[in-house]
Amino acid sequence: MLELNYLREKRDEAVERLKRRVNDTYEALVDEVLAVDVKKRKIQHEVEGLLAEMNAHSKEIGALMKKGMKDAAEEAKAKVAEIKSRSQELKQDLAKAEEELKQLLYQIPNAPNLDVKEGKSETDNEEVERSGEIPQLHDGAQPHWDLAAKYNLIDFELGVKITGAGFPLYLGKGAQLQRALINFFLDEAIAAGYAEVIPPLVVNEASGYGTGQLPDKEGQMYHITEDDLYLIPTAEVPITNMFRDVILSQDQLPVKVTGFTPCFRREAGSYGKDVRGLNRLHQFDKVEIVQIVHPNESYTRLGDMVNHVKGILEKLELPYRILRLCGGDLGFAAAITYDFEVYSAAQNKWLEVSSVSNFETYQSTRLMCRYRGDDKKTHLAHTLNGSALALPRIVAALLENHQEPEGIRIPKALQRFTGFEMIN
RNA sequence: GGAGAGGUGGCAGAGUGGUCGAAUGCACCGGUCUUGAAAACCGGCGUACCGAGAGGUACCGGGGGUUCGAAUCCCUCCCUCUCCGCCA
Repeated sequence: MLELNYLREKRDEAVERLKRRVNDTYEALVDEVLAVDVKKRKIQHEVEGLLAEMNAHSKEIGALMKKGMKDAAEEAKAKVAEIKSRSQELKQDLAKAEEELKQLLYQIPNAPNLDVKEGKSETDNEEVERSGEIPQLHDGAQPHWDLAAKYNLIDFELGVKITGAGFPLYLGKGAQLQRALINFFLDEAIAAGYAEVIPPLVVNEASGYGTGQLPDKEGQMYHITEDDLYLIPTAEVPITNMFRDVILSQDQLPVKVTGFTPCFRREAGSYGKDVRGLNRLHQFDKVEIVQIVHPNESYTRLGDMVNHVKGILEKLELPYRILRLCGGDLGFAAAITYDFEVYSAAQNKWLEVSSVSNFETYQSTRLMCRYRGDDKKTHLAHTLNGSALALPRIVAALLENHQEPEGIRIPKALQRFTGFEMIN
């Protein structure tokens, strides 16, 4: 949610920023919010005046009763009864206005950072950086799904038998490669100052709301209806919810947490596009990095996170590019997002492997994640997160880009984690 | 799955209809003392919203009810803990 105060104080700036998303309903929504807010405050003022009156009378009644002044007490009671019926009506109006306000705020996405380009879809994303050589593959080079079969690394059909499509089974060196990547990514994160956690893979409804998967993206999560719990679509959910309803002290910031978890996504409605091999799965492994930071430094920290991901991709010797998403392609909760894509040499396309975002206060308003500033007051913290990294497409790119006629070469940095230098 | 206990401020823990936004202790912040620290003593110390301010309102797990008045009584839902059973 956007902060109401921000809209009140900087309405024009908010509208200007929202324009990046190329959707003209937002300006009207902002103004509607402001109008309802005025109405709400007016009602609130009135209600609280009446309640104050009632409270005063009630106290008076207590005193009168004690003194035995029954008649005077009865008189006061009658007065209260009258005020009460009026206040109850107003209370309902107030509740209605509050609900209306909330519903309106839920419909407004985060206001993009002004660096974000106006644009409708992914074709408007800006490439801000590109690094690494796109390898020239030998004749007979294959896409990863063929390589996975050739070297017996992944069995997609067996996964179908056990569970269903999108739940691959990793075998032998394929499984070891997964384990190696997870450890490599975690060690990199720890070296960068992140504290490792192993969170639950199943979360309750409140956590789903906290990070914004609920109520909108309900269909993307697996729902255990019997216990009303959800399988996590990303470690962002349990990790960020560690800080739900928490007031941190300023010197605890920045909080940096990393965690490895499997991720479960129903991928409802996304059939037919890029579904071959490892490109899109219902279950996949990912190491996530999360930061809770002081608002003044969230963009510096975002830069650190981008550099962190770059470092990993370079160590894996994969060619990558960084895209700054345009307004229209930006997620609902993000103020800015950098997508990392690695080049998949045999499929001849870029595959998204990481997404690093600053949510500013959009998540923390819902989470109520705050810190106590120098002024002793509470302020909303900024939250950021990024994948560092998601495994399947990295594996796809590693297999494809590092394939040689005699086998698949493991990048040097990864060898101490795999324990082998070649898959052959 | 069965039985029981309980949810109060950062934590612990009182409070069973008005004097309770809530005792007390710990923690924390400021001060006195001290070369410095500790101890001791004094003072402060929940969150949110409304208001220029004075101040007001709400919140004792959530929701509803009784009452002039509810942390306290009633209903309902949720959660946690303990014991037994089962299991890694």
